[in-house]
Amino acid sequence: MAYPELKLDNQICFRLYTASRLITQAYTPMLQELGITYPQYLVLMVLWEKSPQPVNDIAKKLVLETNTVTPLIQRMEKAGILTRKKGDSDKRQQIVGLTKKGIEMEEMAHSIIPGGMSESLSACPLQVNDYVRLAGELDSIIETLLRGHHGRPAH
Amino acid sequence: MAYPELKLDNQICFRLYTASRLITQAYTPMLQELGITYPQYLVLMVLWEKSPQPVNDIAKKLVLETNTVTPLIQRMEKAGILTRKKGDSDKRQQIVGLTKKGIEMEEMAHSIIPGGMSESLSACPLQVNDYVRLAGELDSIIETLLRGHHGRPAH
DNA sequence: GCCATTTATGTCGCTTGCGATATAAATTTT
DNA sequence: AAAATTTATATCGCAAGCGACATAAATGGC
Repeated sequence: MAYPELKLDNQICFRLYTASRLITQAYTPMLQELGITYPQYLVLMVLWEKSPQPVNDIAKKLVLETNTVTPLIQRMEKAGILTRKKGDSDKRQQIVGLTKKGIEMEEMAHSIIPGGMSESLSACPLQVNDYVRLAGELDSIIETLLRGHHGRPAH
Repeated sequence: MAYPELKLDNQICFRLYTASRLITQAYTPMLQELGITYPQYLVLMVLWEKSPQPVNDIAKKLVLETNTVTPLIQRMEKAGILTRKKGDSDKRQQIVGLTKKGIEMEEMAHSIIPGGMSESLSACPLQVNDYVRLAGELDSIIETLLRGHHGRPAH
């Protein structure tokens, strides 16, 4: 180990990457009952709060690029979960709205997911206050990286 | 909001997912100087600690499936960073070893990455002790999810 | 009004990540 | 030792995720 700074175990980044993947995997069997993936579930959470919404608003709330969200939404449209239509005032926009099926999935999600996730993490020694602090710290990291992001090399 | 339990902001999961992506994005310009991606960098960190190693050991250390690691390693082989050869004692194994180029990349990584990452996060209000606790909490989550994982539905 | 710029969305190509499945080699059972 | 099982690796197909780029519509400047 010439360079201990690079050691895998010392990296927050690797743990974030791994924890993120494992949590997504923990969601997967529950989401399969709904017939969706985790990123699709995120889109649904945004739309359950407000529907309809343009693609751009959804992408911003999820901190994703539209070229990620567009195909995702197209797959969900094909699955009958939501609909897309051109905006009235702004014809560039695609307005995304839940279908009856998409609306009804909220109740199913509620009956499956919170219980399932708390079961998955029940053996975890962290307490509620730990999770609260953790969420705040992750927000700090996210905000810092988003701020440092603003438009590439200033040209 | 019929079901506030599902609210996006309340979810640790979404923050992990977002923080992980943004940190990977912060690594990207530095890794591009080395001509690699973030998962490829993880493979290199494992090999810098010990080379050669079979595919399986690398996958286990990264908590990834071999069907993710195999193609990743094949791309790195094509890039001249590492080599693969059949195991002597166990002919099922593929033993992965760094090339001269792969070995030399450690020094380059050291000169670029720790400094770059600390700059990316310099505006973040978290202190060293916060990062240490954060790492431990992420480990708790990871361990919990790994334990609950052990081999699918017991059949 | 007209042109330059910005914005909203989309396509393309590439790398991950993973479930399902295949294959060969090693190990265990009987 | 022959058969059954396990293990190590790999291939395939699909969904993300994102950089690069394309297009159309809206906006701003003159």
